[in-house]
Amino acid sequence: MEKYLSQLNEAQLAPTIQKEGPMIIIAGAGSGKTRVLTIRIAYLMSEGVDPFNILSLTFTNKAAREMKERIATIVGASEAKNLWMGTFHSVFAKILRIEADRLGYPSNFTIYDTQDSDRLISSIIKEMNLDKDIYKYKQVRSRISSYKNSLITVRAYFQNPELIEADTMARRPRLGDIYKEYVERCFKAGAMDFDDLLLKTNELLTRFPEVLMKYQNRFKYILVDEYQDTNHSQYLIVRALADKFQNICVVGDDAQSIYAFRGANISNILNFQKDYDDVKEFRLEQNYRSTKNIVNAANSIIEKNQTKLEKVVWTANDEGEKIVVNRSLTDGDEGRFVASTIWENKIQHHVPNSDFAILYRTNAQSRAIEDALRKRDIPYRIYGGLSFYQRKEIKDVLSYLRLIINPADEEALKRVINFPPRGIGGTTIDRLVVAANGYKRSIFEVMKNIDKTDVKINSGTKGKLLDFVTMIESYQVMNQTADVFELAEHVTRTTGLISEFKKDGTPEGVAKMENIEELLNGMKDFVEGQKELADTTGNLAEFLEDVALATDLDADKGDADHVALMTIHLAKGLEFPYVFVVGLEEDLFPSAMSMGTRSELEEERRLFYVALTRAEKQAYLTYALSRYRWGKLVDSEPSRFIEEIDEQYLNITTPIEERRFNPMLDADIFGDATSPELSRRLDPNKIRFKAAKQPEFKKGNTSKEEPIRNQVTTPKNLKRVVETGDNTNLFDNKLAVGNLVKHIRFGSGEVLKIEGAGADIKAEIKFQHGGVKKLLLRFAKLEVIG
DNA sequence: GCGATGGGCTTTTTT
DNA sequence: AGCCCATCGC
Repeated sequence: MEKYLSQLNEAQLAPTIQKEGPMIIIAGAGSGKTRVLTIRIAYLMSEGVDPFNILSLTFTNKAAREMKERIATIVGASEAKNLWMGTFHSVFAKILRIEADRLGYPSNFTIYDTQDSDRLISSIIKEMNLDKDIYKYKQVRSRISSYKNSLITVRAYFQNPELIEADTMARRPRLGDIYKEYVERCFKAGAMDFDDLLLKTNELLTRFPEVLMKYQNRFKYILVDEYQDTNHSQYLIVRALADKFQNICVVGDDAQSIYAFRGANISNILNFQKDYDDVKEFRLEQNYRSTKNIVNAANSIIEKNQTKLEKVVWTANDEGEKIVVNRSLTDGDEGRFVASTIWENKIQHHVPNSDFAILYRTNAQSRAIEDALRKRDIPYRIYGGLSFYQRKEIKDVLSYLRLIINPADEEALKRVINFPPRGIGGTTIDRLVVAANGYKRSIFEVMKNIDKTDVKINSGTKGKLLDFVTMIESYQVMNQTADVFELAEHVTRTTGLISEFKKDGTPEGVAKMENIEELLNGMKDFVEGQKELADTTGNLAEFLEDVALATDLDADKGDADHVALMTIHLAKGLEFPYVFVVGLEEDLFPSAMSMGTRSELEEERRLFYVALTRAEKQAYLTYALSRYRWGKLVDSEPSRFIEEIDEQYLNITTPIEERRFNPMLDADIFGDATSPELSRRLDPNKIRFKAAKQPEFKKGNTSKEEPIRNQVTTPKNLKRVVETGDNTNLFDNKLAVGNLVKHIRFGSGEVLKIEGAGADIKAEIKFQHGGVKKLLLRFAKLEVIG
């Protein structure tokens, strides 16, 4: 143990050996927080703390696994195995399975992913005969999700006139009814969605004091990583569990809070000191990851945020290279710049592909980059996006398996009852759904007892339904003895899934076959792995849970040498010697959807901070003057974030493509070069001609290069006025007593009082017509008018 | 009940 | 430009 403690610097050592009491570690990017957490846990164990009494919550399962492995090397694998470590979702899913019957759930409940939720919500909207253009399933889902994350149950919803009013005013008066139906259907299907895993845990701990006590006593030491990204629901779970012993250690960096969109509440970390008595605060401010240029540049960005904890991140590392800022004409050029820069770096510095990461704001941006990498034969891997387990063919297989474990699973059933086609059509399914709702039974039960029901279905179809039931039941029998791999192999064959994909000989069909094979291989690994580790039962239920809560990062199979492509969100916590942040354009990054309020813009800025601080040696920031979006070429201007960086850390280059660009050749020799189809296939040289047709490059250019470069706006000579302070009329966090506001329905009024904190901030407003009202600002759409 | 075709929507990020 | 879904003809 001594050996490991001696590796730490002073600032790291202090929190590591702080055994008891509430504590917060504010850890700047790259300051070695994972190391502190890891060694701290090992230290606790070496001091005699039973690993069964330690709960460590991480942001991804991969992080948990890696931490566990590192702890195992310090204290030994058999001890490390007993640690409770994982994401909130996976740890509490396990606890919920143990305690499920208290909540009326089966212990083998299904976990619905977002796709399942969406499908269920869509069908509810349809069943209720609501206009799907007003009730968009995605909006409904995110509404329901935010209710759940704020612990607003259906009952609480209907007891709260403000919420009903907010939805009514948003022209969705039936939202509560949809919410109610959704919850009931999930319950009937024995299914929990992601938010339920947290919501139901809260319910469990609140309604059953003996359960709370049990887990309080079990988790004497609690550690929470990435605390800045916890939502209200998670916050309450932690508080409840830590209440007895108060040995709670949270680690985080407010500057890296980037999940507000899914309910993360930055005030959890900002207010931690207020939640417990005698909180010990530690700060890790020395960055070991990046060069001075990168650290300082990142600091100069985050400075622009108002909502933050003050801290000074510094590094003793070398100055390093300046951050390269590169402009391209199109997204295609941007991709080629990235590819050729990687290529040059590889040759010059003899570094592997895995030293490079390309980070973007949206998944859709990967395509242009991919094209360029492929042309240069640079191996790459895309992380995230449509994850493996979300692909149609994979979900089909998994749906059959889900039905084996939990035949009540409505979404799984609807997915595969007629795939491969077996003559059970939409009308039949609709009738089954209606009947199931009427009998308050699952669809599967109705099917099984179809002869005893009054459902109007002809006898031929009834036979088909019963055949399906029998088939699933035969799998259930097999599941008693066979392992996951054997079972899935049997299922894919006997359901006809394999032959279905085989008979479609298209490349897509072949790819699907390969994916199913990959899934089966994964199952084989899972089965083998269980035999070795033996810390789990290795049964089908467990496999399905792993899959439901897996991140794409988790499935990092093989260590093939490739460039990594991913969204910035996914890159949090990772580091790479060379990092490209691409698509730094207004409306893309910051995203057009996130500029309405100060807090949204600040989150985008934190996202940029996260992106930049992934880089160890060299960062590249790129943007294009035009880009294909929604299938059309649109002009874009450089992101405000580029000009927010202190210029001394930047090396603003002119791309090679442009220097070779020659306006004299701006003739119509490529008459249809503007067609997207053709321009994609054109080689880089020709694309430049196409770009030359854009008017701003044409005006009076006679010389070969200089004028062009001068006319193109670089971030530094383009000083747009960015009024981050007052350009918001949507309510953000700036409302004060005395403000005059306008409410969509109540008209204008004056703010009398503001109370509450975080998501629960309310304002008391005296309206000119309608008297005094208390409104939850989260829901009230207020415009500040004075 | 099945398959083909066209229309509409998408691109903010994910456990 | 691509994907999903709804509608239509069989």
